[in-house]
Amino acid sequence: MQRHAIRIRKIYEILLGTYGPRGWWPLGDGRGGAPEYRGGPRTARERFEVAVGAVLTQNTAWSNAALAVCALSRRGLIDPAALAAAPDRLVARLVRPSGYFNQKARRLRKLAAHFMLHPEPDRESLLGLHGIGPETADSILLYGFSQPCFVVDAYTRRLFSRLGLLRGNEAYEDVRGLFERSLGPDPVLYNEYHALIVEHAKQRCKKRPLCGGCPLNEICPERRGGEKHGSCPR
DNA sequence: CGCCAGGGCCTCA
DNA sequence: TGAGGCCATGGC
Repeated sequence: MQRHAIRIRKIYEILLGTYGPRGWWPLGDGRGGAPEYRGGPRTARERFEVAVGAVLTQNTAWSNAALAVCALSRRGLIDPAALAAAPDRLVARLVRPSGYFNQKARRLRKLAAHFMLHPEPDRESLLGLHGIGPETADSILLYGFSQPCFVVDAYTRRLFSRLGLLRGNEAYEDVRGLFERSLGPDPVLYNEYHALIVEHAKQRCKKRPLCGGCPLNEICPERRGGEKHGSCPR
């Protein structure tokens, strides 16, 4: 729908004007230093670090995932061969702070084995791996490999449901298709847009939204007028 | 203390 | 295909 495409591009302009470029993805220094936002071209090591981070942050605060990335990095395990060869128990211990550590240890080792054979993985093969769903795959492809895959997460659904562009329960591929058709195949744009959605959802469009002074108020049907302690919608 | 966080898989209707 | 349970830590 063309109407949606125009709104989707407008929302991007507003968010970019409000928060500025985010420069995703957060990467460490390779020696276990704390990850910080770094855009631009990636080394092979950085691409793999993005993939590892994408698994570790599944349903988990990034601050927790970052602790696990650092622990793996200090052990030299941000490396497909080294990680694939490491014992599950060691990996599980290192990624403990990210939660779900037993599952994530297995998922990471499978992912590492896949990277050994396919240093530049395609979407279908990633989706075939146990523990790599559409959001994780798209994060890897977009933030690691600059592929034009729009990342749809819970924040995207929440924000755009409130904005009246989604119902919230659409299939992942349908939402992704909506954004990709609206924006055209532009990995730099997808990169910034998803990062801006996350920023906005964390700062304002939380589970319980802080609508006072929201930059999207003029175009949001769910804005809460006036607003002190949670006035009624509209 | 309860809630939440940049999901994905499995099961059961 | 959709809803519900499960996995688990750390910050607030």
